[in-house]
Amino acid sequence: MNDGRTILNQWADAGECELPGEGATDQALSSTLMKGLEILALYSDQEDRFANAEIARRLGLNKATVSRLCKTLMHMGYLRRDPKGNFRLAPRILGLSYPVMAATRWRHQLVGPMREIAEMSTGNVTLAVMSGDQFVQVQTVGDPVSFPHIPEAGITGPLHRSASGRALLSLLDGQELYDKLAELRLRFPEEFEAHADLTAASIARCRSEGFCTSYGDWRPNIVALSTPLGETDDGLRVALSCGLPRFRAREDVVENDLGPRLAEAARSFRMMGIFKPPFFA
Amino acid sequence: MNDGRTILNQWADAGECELPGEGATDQALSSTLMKGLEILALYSDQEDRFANAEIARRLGLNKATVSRLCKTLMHMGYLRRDPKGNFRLAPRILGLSYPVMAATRWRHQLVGPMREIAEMSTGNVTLAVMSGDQFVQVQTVGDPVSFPHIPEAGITGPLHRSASGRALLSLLDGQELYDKLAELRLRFPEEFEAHADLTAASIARCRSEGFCTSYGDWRPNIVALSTPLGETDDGLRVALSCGLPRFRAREDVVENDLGPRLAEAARSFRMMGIFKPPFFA
DNA sequence: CCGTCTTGTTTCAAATATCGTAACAAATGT
DNA sequence: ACATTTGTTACGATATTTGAAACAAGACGG
Repeated sequence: MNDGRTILNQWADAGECELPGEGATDQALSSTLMKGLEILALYSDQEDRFANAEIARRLGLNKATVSRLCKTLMHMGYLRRDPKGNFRLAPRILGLSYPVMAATRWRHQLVGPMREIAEMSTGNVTLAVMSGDQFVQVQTVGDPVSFPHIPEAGITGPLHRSASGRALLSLLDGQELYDKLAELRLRFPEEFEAHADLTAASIARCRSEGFCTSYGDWRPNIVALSTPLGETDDGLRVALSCGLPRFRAREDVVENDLGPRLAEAARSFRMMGIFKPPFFA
Repeated sequence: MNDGRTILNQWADAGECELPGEGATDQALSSTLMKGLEILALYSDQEDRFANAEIARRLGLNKATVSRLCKTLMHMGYLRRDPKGNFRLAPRILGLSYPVMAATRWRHQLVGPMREIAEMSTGNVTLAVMSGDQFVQVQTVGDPVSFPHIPEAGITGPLHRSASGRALLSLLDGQELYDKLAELRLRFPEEFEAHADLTAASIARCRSEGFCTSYGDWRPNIVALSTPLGETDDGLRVALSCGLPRFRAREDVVENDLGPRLAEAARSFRMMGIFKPPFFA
């Protein structure tokens, strides 16, 4: 928009981020472990079972390899076979998450106020934390039925293409932000460009007005608002977000009523002593 | 107790379970993947950070190996470094759990009634599913503060040494039960023996009276009751349990009041059409 | 019912990714 | 500043992983 070079790209330029070593298989990384984890990461709420051949096709692996990896994952208890012979995630996988859930006890204090916001907005209210190049929802409040997806802790999404993600980015200061943006641009070149201006504007707005909005940037049918909360003492950056089905979201209400209310809620959440306040607040 | 051979051992004898191939590294399993997963499994609510050397020590690995594996896990987004250089779980790990959480939507219908039981008993109420040789809690209701541990979805525990586990075992019929017991005896020989009679009695009681109890078998300071609910259509076996701090649990109340009430609750839960009723009900 | 597909597991030798030593780098502590 | 501890990187030896092919087990269709 501004002479062909967005401000976000300028920021990203300022970040350090090595190029991946010529597309070659990074010899410092354990490829077998990666393949195994990629199998687990294949699953979603949409696809809860896979045949051996399907896993092999998606990951570009030999079916014999998949067979052995899945056998290992079953042995470890993270995969199970259903009656039809498909591989499914085993509930045991929740055990890996438990330490993280247990470490975020502070969210229990927030569910009450979150519930009020959910009722007020007739939407979903979530807490999201930054993890690498994604956000991860750690707490969800609201009515599960009226949404196209299933709101639960564990939902992940892109930092640069969602309200939650942008609110989280707004918490990063100076070089940290530049580095993260450089990483994102490296990982998703085309997407990053496509959303660059919106992302830059949202980050700025979070810092000035205390919230940002997104109209289907991430989930096409969801209008979302988000506000940065701050950083916990163990280094987790947290945002508070609200999502509405598009048909139920009137833009003027979102911008002039819900947004300011969410920002106000964030201010009161920050008084609880859980979060180190953001540098701009 | 009965001429030196417990009934549970007789059951376990009837189960098929190969011996592990002479302690040799099972060549059909991917050792690198196992090591990586073992690193992730090291974490708990008690220990949320590890130094490289500590991981190496616990798993008996070379520190160079640990370095490479952790680098890989960080690259995948499941591990992060804290300011002191320790390895911590990254929130991204929750993303692996999400598909399982999303698949157990039925639990939302149960939280209301569960909350009533929690209030009535002044304890914690949980839903647990069987996964391999463990149970996994998928839903928790109650007051987190009065417990020595942090009640959250994802807590795992032993099938043969807990009320929840025994209630789940009671759902297995015939050969399936024998196989599972044989597996458990193979995996935990000494523990299995130590708890064999209690486990057998609890399974029998679940089938006749609809519940079983445990006085510190798993967590020393927790008295627990559990009742089998049944099997969901995607093959998950579910139990409903209630836990109380020991000092607050009067045995006669547990046995004669709470137990029957829990069994009664289970009966009403089974009317909701979520579970295929157990073979003995 | 039998042959024909399809799909998954196992075997085995070849290939290559992993391991451990040792050197290096960094941080910690005295 | 030096000694000590701890984590990462390089590199050759080695053990693990890989993929082809054979095998086993169902599923399908005539």
